[in-house]
This record gives sequence, C-alpha cells and structure tokens, in this order.
Amino acid sequence: MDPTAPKQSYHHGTLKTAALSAALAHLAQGGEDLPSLRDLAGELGVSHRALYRHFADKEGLLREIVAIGFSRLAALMAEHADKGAAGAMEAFLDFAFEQPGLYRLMLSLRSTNLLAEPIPGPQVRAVINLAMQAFDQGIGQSDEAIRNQVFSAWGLVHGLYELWRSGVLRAASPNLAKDFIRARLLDSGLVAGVTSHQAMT
Amino acid sequence: MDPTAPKQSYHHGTLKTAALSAALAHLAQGGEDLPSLRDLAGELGVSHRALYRHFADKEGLLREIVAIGFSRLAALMAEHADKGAAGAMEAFLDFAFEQPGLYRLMLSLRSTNLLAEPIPGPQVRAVINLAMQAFDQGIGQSDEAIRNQVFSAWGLVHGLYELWRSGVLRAASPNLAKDFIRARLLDSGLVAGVTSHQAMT
DNA sequence: CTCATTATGTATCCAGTGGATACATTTGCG
DNA sequence: CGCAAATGTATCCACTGGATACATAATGAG
Repeated sequence: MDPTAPKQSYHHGTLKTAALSAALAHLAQGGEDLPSLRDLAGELGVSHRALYRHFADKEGLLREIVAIGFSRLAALMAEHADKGAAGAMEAFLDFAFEQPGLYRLMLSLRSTNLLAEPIPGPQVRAVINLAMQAFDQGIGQSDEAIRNQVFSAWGLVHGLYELWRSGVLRAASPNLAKDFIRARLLDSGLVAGVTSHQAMT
Repeated sequence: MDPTAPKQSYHHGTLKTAALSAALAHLAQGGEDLPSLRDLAGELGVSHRALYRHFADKEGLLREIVAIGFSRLAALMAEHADKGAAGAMEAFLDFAFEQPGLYRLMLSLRSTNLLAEPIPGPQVRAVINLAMQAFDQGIGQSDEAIRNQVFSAWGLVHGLYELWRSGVLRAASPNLAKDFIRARLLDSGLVAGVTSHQAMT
C-alpha cells in the first residue's frame, strides 16, 4: 500500500495526516480560515463524514492544527536559540508574518469562541520555556522576573500585530508594520538589541 | 406612535435601534458572539428578513456595533481625561474586562475575517486622539513620539489581554489577569504611574 | 381627504455547514 | 478461513445567512 500511489481503494490509508497537511497547506497559501469539512474531504477524494473517523468534530481538527502550529513555532525559536532574546522575538515576528493564518488560529481562536477547550498546553509550555531560556541572561534573575519579561515582550509584539491586523494600526505594507513593531520592541528596552536581519524595506 | 408602547402593529417603528440595543445587550450579558439574525429578530418579534431593511447584511450590523463600541471607549476615556496616560490605560483595561464580548468584536473581528471591510475609521481615530492627548506631557515631544508611546502601551495591554484570553497566559481569575497586565504596563515605563483604583484582589 | 408611492415586514425558498445514524467495505488477526 | 474492528459512504437533520416575491402600513401630492 504505497500511500503515494494513486489510490482508488475504498480505504484512503493515511487520511488523518493527509487532512492535516491539506488544512495546513490552505493556511500556508494565505487562507485565514480552514476550509469547510466538505471541501477538505472533497480535496482528498473522500466523503465529508470520513473525517469524523479521525477527529471528534471540527474543533478536534482545529486543535491538532493549533498543536502543530505551536510545535513549529517552538522549532523556529530553537533554531535561533543562540541569538538570545532578540533572536527569539525575531522568530516570533517571522512566524506571525509568514504564517498569519496559522498564527491567528493559534492565538485568537479561543477568544473567538471557535475553540471551547483551552489550547494544547504542552506545546505552549515548550514555547514559553524556550523564550525563557532566551531571555535568561545568566545573571541570576528570578524565574518570575524572566517570565514577566517574556510575557511583556510577547504581549507587546502580539498586541501590536493584532492592532495592525484589526486595522487600528495602519501601515503601508506588512514589512513596514513589522519594522514598526520591531522598533517599539527595541525602545521598550525589553531586549538587548533586536537583530534586524533584513535590508531596508 | 409611542415606541415604548406594547406594539402589535405590523410596523415595529424603531427596529434598527432595537436591534442594535438587543445585540449590545447580548454582548453585555457575556455573549461572545452575536446571536443569529433569526434569534435576534425573534427577540424583537419580527421575521429575520425584516432586519435586512436596516442592515445590508450581517456584517452591516456588526460594523455598526463596532462603531458604537469605539464611541463608548472614547467616552470612557474622555471621562478619565484628567488622569493622564495612566487614566487612559486604566480606561482601556476597564473596558476590555467589563465588555469582553464587545471589545473582541472591535479588535479581533477583522483579523478573524468576519469583517471584510476595515473597521470604522472616525471612531477609531477619536480613540487614538484621546489617547495621544492623555500621553502628551506638554514638554514638546513630537507627535510621532507620542503616537509611538500610545501604540506601545495599547499594544502591550491588548497583547497581554489576548494572550490571557487565548489561554497562553494563565491567571487564576480575571482580576489577577488585570493586575498582571497593569503591573507589566507599569514596569514598562510607558506611563508615569498607573492608578490602581481597586482593593487587593 | 384620497390615493398612489415608498418604506417596512412577511412568507417562502435556497445553498452551505457541522453533525447524526445506519449501512457498506476492507483489513487484519485468532 | 472467517469474523470483528476500523474505515468510508449514503442520507438525513437543524440551523445559518441570504434572495425573491408579496403584503401591509405610513406619507405626501393633488
């Protein structure tokens, strides 16, 4: 049963993974919302009810995608672990601007009541822990102090990002919005110095 | 035609205002989303299609509510205009924690793709202007510097609030979340000192 | 005052959505 | 082999926002 073969068989074989990939692909291509279960199933050549064998309901699918999103964010931050707080925050920014759909699902789904249950804890904790490591300057600050700094920085960046997306904060282009957010983070004094790995925009 | 009289008449008389009030009442009572057009119309004793005489579509209703929300926020800030930046930010916080449903509609509707069009500009600008006045310390800072401070403060507060609502930031109670946000704002140095008009929680 | 015009509601339809139940087909294991 | 569990399908349902056609009430011109 080669899953890559053009399968005409009654059983799909890898429907669950295929569904998650298809959904993530939609988000990666600029989709803000998930497609309907019917459309998603249609793409996979399967009846919409087939998905219910793998996810309890639509929220189940959502939750798995959110978990994957946080894992990816953690991975991205781990890549930049050497660059300290500035690197961590730049990773946040990159993620949010490159995967807006996914980022939105991760962080504004619960408050939008699309998710009844809390977002997946372990993956979120992983992200927070990575951030705390990045912000720890090894000079014996208390865990609480570090945690406060992490949330302040994340809050500032996330808040400005959302204000931009909501239309309250106007910017001529996404890149300029990103620059603005980076600048505010910089003069907040929360990070030693933000690596601006970009040419002039 | 007394609008307060128990109307059995074919014509409602003040349907538009009644619809907006009913929707706002739902939000005030803890509703996160608007009720369906049918439920809303049902409450008003009217067929769901009647609402379409007053709003182009559901988004039309939403947009008017968002506009009202920003007006109310502006009014609340104006009340505290004497207390400077700290007062303005406390007004933000109060509004967000007392009207979570409305606040969410105002600020995370657009990014949730429930609103295709930008949120109403004039009302938003009023809020920004009030905030800028509050942050202006009259020592000749540039408009841009003040604006940056306003957005930093608003971004920080809004971001932490959203992180809390999304479940990333855990707090035992809403009041503790509010305290945490106020504390982060305070040690950001963005406001001179936050009036903590509350007893210990 | 009358009557046509316009504003406002109603009745009924439609497509799309998430979800439920009952049935069909495989797969795989004793 | 043969039967049970896993996986899909067919078909139904309630509900939503929206469209069209028709009914009724308010209003202003003559």
